[in-house]
Amino acid sequence: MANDFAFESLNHAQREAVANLDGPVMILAGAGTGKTRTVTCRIAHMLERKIPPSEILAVTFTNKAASEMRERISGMVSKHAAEQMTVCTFHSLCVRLLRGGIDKLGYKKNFSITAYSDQVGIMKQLLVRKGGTDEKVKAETVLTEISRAKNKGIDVQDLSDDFFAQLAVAYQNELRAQNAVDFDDLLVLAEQVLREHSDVRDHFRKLYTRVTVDEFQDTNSLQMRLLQQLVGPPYHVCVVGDDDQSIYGWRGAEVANILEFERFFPKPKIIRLEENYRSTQAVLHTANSLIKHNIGRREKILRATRTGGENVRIVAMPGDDEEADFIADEILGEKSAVGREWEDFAVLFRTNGQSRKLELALRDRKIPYRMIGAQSFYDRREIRDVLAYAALLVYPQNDVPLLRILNAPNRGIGQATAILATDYSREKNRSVWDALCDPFFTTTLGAKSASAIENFVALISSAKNRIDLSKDHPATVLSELLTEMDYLPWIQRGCKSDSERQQRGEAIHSLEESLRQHIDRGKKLQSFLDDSALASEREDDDLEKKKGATLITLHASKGLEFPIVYLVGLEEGFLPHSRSVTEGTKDEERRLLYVGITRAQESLTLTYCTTRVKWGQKTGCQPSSFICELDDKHLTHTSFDEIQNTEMSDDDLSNFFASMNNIFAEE
DNA sequence: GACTAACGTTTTTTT
DNA sequence: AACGTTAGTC
Repeated sequence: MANDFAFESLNHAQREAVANLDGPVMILAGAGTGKTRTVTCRIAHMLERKIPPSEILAVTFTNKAASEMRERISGMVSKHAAEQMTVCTFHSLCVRLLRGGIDKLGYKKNFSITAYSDQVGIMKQLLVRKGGTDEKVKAETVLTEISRAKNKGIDVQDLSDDFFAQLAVAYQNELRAQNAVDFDDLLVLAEQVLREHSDVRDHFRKLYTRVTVDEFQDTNSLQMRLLQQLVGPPYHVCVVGDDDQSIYGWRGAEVANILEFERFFPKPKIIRLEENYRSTQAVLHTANSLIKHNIGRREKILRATRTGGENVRIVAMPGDDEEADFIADEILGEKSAVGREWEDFAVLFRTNGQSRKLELALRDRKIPYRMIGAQSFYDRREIRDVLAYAALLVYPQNDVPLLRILNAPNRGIGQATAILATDYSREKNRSVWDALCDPFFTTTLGAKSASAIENFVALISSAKNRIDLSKDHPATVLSELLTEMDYLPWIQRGCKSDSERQQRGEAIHSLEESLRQHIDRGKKLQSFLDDSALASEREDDDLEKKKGATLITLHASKGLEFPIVYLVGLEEGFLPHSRSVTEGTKDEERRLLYVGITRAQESLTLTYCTTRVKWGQKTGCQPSSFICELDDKHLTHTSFDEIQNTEMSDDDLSNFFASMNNIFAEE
């Protein structure tokens, strides 16, 4: 059997993880220790032990991780079994749960999920209304505070800042009035339903008897409480993670969930995966020597299965221009000398701002590259707009999407009119859409605005009717609606380049296509909106397909690996970031560097600059204090000048041979 | 209601 | 330096 074969190929610790199916289990999986393989084998083993696949739940943090795990499992078990398992994110699990039971909390079951940009929209409105005077508060800041509170289990009305608490309450009321929930509410409400309603809780505990949580170091305390509700005695729960790779503390992740796991589930079996299959001895030794400096961790020593390897280089650079040029030149040289693919190279940096010079240097040399982690597909303006139209076709009474596209494209319903409509709707306790349909409201407006509104209402109504009554395909209706109002030319008018224009067109088209597929698979328009709100997939996974060297932030690099890694900007103030020093989270910065180092399979180069152009100003830099923490055993310290000189003498040498050859040829 | 000019800001990012 | 936001003007 295929599973047996897989079991044979596992090491001792991995086998132990796979064999122990009962009771709480914590797998501490160091970087590159075959975590995913172990977890998928463990789940396959559950099937061998005749556990019904429908009772198996695996929870991940991102959609990408979920689909990857689903794929890996599918490769090991029968198609039928794979389909019956639940592999999803915390948030989509909660959506499922709430679509069934949110009515117990007084919401309607057709609640909608508020996307981030819409959260910002709501908060901005509230700031205008509540702010009164010129409070210099950003909507994003308030939302971050609200989110932090929810994830810590604090009631938002108890926020320490009075003004924030007031805004938070108004924000929740606004969502409630729209029968909408935000991302955090999904977890808050799901946990609440499970906690307060034992029938629901028992139902889910019987439904999922085996729960696995991936990337456990990224879970926050709300997710922990949700997990505790979800898993009852005898606690067949398995969490997998690595506290040394916990780099999302600023987003609420609680390393304590790993460090104090025993507090949450009784007598867990703790298994350490420390055999690393990814990196050379040199890389691992360097990584181990760094992470040793953190206190309060589940100690792990990564052991190399690949011995030797070239030393890790630390290169001092005069400035960030040289840094970028040096790396680009090396990539170019290595590619032809050793016969590498562009995909073998990755350049890692702390902040997105550091990528620009690197991009330019690569572009200069015609080196193809892919930037990972830039703008999210679903946060693009045109995508949010089109999704707003889709949302209106389901339920025009939803104010958030309505206000979003009321004048996009421009149709003569400006801000002034929008405010009048909002005020009127609030007064009458109806939706903005109802106000627009109300002749008592429209007659108070000028003739021009009134007719603009009339046209708009007719446009949306007729499109909605085509779907509801004529049963036309929603994707077709949406597409024709956009064409009818010249949306594409409008959104393209502000584009600076042809490629941008093209991108926007393609983005809309690809959204229409995925809607079409979704409907053709027999699913509803509403569930498409759910998925879209919960998705953040970059450019539809064509990043995977894109070829070239990888430019990526340290955060986004977690979980990836590359043969040759350059880690730039190891300077005090950048790594550790200056803000982390003031906030006292230097440990997390150390973990961030640790994550970066352990991405390298064969070759690792760390660079720092003596000067750097920061905000258009040339500033001096100190090498990162982390550099002194690295053990010297497998390190080579060098500098830009030194390398340039060595290359020079290499050139001289080849010139010498060339002239010798000429002499011989002449003879 | 659209366009332009001054202004302020600039860690990491998922759902 | 470069970007988005906002205030002010037509």
